[in-house]
Amino acid sequence: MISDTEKTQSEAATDKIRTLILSGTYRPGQPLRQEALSGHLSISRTPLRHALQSLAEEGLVEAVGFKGARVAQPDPQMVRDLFDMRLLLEPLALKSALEHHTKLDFAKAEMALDAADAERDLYKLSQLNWEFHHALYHPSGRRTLMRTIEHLNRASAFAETIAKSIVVRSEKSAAEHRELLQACRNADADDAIDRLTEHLRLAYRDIQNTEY
Amino acid sequence: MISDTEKTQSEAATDKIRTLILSGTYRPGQPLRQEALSGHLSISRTPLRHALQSLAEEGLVEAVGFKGARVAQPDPQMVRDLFDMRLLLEPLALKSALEHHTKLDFAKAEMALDAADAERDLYKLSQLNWEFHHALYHPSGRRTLMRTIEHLNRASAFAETIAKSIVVRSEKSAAEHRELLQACRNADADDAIDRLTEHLRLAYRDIQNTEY
DNA sequence: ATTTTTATTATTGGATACAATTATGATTTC
DNA sequence: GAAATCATAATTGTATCCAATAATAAAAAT
Repeated sequence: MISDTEKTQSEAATDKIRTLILSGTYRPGQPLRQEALSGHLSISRTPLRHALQSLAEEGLVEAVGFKGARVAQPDPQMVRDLFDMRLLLEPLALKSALEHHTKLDFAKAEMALDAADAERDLYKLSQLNWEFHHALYHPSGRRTLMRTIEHLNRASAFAETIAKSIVVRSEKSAAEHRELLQACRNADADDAIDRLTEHLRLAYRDIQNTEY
Repeated sequence: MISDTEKTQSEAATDKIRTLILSGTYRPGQPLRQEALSGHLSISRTPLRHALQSLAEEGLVEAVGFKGARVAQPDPQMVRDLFDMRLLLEPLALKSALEHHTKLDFAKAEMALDAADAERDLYKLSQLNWEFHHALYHPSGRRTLMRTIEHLNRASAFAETIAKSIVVRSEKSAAEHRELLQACRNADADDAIDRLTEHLRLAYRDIQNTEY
């Protein structure tokens, strides 16, 4: 559960529902009835609908006309697109960030890795995974690029959680992350980008194999 | 004005407001008061808020907490990010589409170009511009990729409209488009991708020079 | 006179009630 | 008995009203 320090109830609901989806409580394809959900979250339908719209934009929910909303179903084509895009965009972000990295950034990244080593919950693991990547990309200062990358990461985290490929990858991923972080600390741009690319390629391969 | 065949009023309002922004009626930075706008569109605030949220996700509107929404202000950094991403993603879409192109796709693309030659309205011009690119990318069948590319094109169309670089580019752009289309018809992948890349580079250069 | 505090107003977010749409099941028709 | 039609119920979208927040103006204190 996330802190109650949320601003609006729409945002709070967005976070809660996202957690419910990413944690697997709401399975892909499951209908999300407005009245039931709003009652479950103890809010009215108005902020709930805002939350559903936000999640639809994120790609976690599919909403159609007057028909209602359902939990999205990641398919192989979508996963392929997500990783192809990540493979193109994330190296750019990393490259742009490399010359602006501070010790604090590396420390944040390392904290996420340490926390991930001790974490067993799938959803929290995917969150820490993004925290790590975010720490390495964010110093680029390229907000629009970062926003797109964050969207892609959320969506692929969703697919990975559903496919449970995170479990399979956890140790391998940890090692790849550490090597990537070391390359960044060495300010070795070529090496860092190579390791990032390889990391994404391997993640893609594993999700392909675990997908049903 | 767009047809009244819209499904929900939220969607209709989204399209109308988008047009008002892209046509320059609502200038960047301008506050978008809910009551005033809803009155102007003869709808209640409820669907209006949905429309504003959609436009915020698109990047045309910036909405903050309880403070309200404003027309977004495209800055040079954002434009740079947009074109950097387009330069990476659109060649991929084109490459994936090349082997699936039909005569109908080429016809659609050509129709957009012909219409653009006779069009003088900035907003409609940017729409036709996207129609052309869409016709060439869509046969890839890669929906998730297309969705991201569409977002990026909307946002950069916004920036181009604001900067009025479309006017400067119209003839040059038309020529580049025709050459790109011809390369696709020839099924010359390398040539097509080269021309697309060059087209995007030139568009980026021109918007940089016209930006205030 | 300037700053701080308080009260008032304007604006946004949320809850409830109503209308429009779609899904479901009964009824009719062939 | 199957298909089509109609009525009913379930569900979503919209309007209106109320509450919470932020902006503004007035008053008080130093």
